[in-house]
Amino acid sequence: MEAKEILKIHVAKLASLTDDQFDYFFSFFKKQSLKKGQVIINEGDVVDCEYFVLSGCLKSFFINDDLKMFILQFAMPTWWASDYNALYNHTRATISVDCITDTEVLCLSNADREKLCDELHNAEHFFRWRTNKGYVAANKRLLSFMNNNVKSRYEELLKLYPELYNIVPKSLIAAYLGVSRETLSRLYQA
Amino acid sequence: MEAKEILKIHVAKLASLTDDQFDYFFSFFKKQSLKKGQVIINEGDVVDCEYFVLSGCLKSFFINDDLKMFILQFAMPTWWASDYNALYNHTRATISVDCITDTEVLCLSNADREKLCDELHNAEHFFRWRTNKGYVAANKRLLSFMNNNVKSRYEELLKLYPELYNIVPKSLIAAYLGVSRETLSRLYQA
DNA sequence: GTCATAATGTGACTTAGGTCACATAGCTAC
DNA sequence: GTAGCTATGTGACCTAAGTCACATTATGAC
Repeated sequence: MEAKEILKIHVAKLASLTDDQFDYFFSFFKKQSLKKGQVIINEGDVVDCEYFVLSGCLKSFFINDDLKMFILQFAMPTWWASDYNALYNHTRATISVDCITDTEVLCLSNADREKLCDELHNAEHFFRWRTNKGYVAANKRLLSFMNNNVKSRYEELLKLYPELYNIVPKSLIAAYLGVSRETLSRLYQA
Repeated sequence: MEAKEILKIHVAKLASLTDDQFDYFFSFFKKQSLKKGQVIINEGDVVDCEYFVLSGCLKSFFINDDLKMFILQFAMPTWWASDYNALYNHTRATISVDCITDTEVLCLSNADREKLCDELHNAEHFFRWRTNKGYVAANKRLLSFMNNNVKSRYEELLKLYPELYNIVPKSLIAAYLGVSRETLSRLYQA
């Protein structure tokens, strides 16, 4: 499927734009093809854009003082990724984003998103609901962290995104679950 | 300060409404005075409203199968609270909300919020940015869960909301941090 | 005030998960 | 093919936090 079509279907789930409105909406996005391992946002960068995934898979992650990596999000097709704290507050990135596989994205700048939201009430509606859903998902994950042990968090993740199992090395899944790769590896030990 | 003034100042931080627009905006809110311990949303309820805190303090929480409580959020003045999953998706509440102290809130129904967002582009802008900020905060808390131990999470919380220390029993703070009250109590043991 | 209840502290023991070390297995490049 | 990565598994041991039990201290209600 074409990039435009993928985004159109995605947007239509949350907001109803006319074809003309969507053409305008789409005109602000820039397509980028990225290679496995390529870094999109690096800690310390000025963050200008957010990224809509067309194909492939991104991860957004944080590396602490002990060089331990924690994954905030895997971004599969039709997901968005960025360092939203840096993007919204015009601060330097503390979160990095890179490509787990070869990935195609549509890139939207902060300024263009605000312009779109300003000019198209529908676009603002779309972005409000996109974030509403992200907010609910983040809170669910928080609860899951507090309430569930590693094993159920792992099973929950695989149920939600079965495709991850094949694409993503276990060490990254461990970094998403917030445990060591050894612990994850031992989950299904006899 | 009057309810209307409190909300007006809060809204003005994220969106610029004319006085007339804000009068209209405000007309959708209903003031409620609640007693300490009073339950606003109970697990299993149909969730109709979100609540803007004028004074006092709410908590939103989840109780698991072992009857263990986890606190998603303390809502202090100018904070919003609800079971947003239930509110947005029209499902029954899995999160409860009640009053830690006597509390005054402004109540806004889901339908009225959508009506407002529809009729007033500015209102939609406000709610988009409110959730954007909530989304960023939720992700920060997630990272803190993964990266930090109980002691630093506790200190982080007290630095962010020093007033909590006096208002809220330690057992609730433990439930927010996702640890047992015993562990929290032992943090500053000799 | 006094009785009851809620909140907090603390000891003893258990347990999930972390850490370090090393082994094994797959890929990838040449 | 083989040398060198990267991913994964697993044993041994350590540690943070949980659990249970009981003591102590506040806080209200009457």
